[in-house]
Amino acid sequence: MRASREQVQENRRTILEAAGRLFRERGFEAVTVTDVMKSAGLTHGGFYGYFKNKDDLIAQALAELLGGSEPLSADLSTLAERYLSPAHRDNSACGCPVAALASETIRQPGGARAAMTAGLKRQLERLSEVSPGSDAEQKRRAAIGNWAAMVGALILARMTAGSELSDELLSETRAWLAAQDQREPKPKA
Amino acid sequence: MRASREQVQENRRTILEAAGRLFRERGFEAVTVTDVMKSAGLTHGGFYGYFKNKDDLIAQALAELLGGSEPLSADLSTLAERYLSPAHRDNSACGCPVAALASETIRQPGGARAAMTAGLKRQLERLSEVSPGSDAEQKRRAAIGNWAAMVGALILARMTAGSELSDELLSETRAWLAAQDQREPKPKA
DNA sequence: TGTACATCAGTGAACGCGCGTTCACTGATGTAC
DNA sequence: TGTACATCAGTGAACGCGCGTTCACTGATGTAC
Repeated sequence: MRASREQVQENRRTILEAAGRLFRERGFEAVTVTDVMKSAGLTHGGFYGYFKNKDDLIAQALAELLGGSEPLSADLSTLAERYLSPAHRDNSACGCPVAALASETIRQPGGARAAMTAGLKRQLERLSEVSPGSDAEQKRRAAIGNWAAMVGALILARMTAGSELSDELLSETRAWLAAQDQREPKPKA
Repeated sequence: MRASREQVQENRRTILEAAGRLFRERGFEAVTVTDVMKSAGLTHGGFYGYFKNKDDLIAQALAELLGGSEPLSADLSTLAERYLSPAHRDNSACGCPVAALASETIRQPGGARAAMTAGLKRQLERLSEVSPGSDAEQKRRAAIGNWAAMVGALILARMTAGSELSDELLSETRAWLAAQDQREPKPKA
């Protein structure tokens, strides 16, 4: 049954990817260690050769999901358009880990929270670069405001999925953000 | 052991209040039926005389928390000031049920989601009345945008509680919303 | 109004279940000659 | 390069635990006379 060293490396990545997908889809608590291992094509017993325990898996899966550090590839309104789309609302498994898991992470031990906090910091730095404003402070403020609205609207839209309100939340938040950010550059009076 | 009819009514309210507090503080899954009953001064066995099961309790506790229908008693910036305060961030047990439980409700059965959706609808209607805008459509859009940003910022601030970022998220979102809503009345160009 | 009985709110032991975690074992991989 | 042995990744049964839920029982409340 012993696997080769390359197989071990690959299995580790497969497990983390499966965990990232399942956690975003169902939340940390509803996903069992057995679910993750089965989804990775393994049995549950081998889990503890890869991770200290389930909390460790959660922390590492979050770090993996939030680890990318490429700059954003589009302007703010395009990002908001994609983020606040019905497709993103209906596919949390492949969507934003912050919207899917931030609330659950609040009640999670330190490792998971640290990974999320670090990811959030990076995201705000990247967003600041594409946000409107005449100086760095205004850009960062716009990044924070836009990001809070995007995350909040996506969560509320998922909660109301199936009702008319859900689509309205997405489209009105998009429209509101677009209107705000066009006017943003003006001084505060 | 039999309790009087008034006692039963009072116990029911006490159980729902305890559940509302505990759920907001720890989330649905981390609170047990025994926790709720103990917090209400009863034992777990009596629970099923009041509720069909735990899901039923969740749905009824949410309905209770979101049931108020008094109009909002302050203007938008005062509401945002209170909502996005460190005190509210640090006391979810007595705070906004939407911010505390919306994410978890997504994965909950229909009763809980229906209660949340109804509560959210009412909240948006009330918020529309104190939101800026020259017509009803603009007011509703501002209500949705402001509410999404408030809920999102509070969740993110709770997730990062303990780091500097947390206070920044609260204060910058407050500042951003204040700036947006002062400019809001202007036409869209 | 007082008494005898029926009702039923509340109790706490017990249940089944699924979870995270452990562990003796297996057999392919890696290593030493 | 081939052979003999050691290693250890993966398996699956088993564990303890806490949960939601059930149920026989208790005794104060409510009811009928």
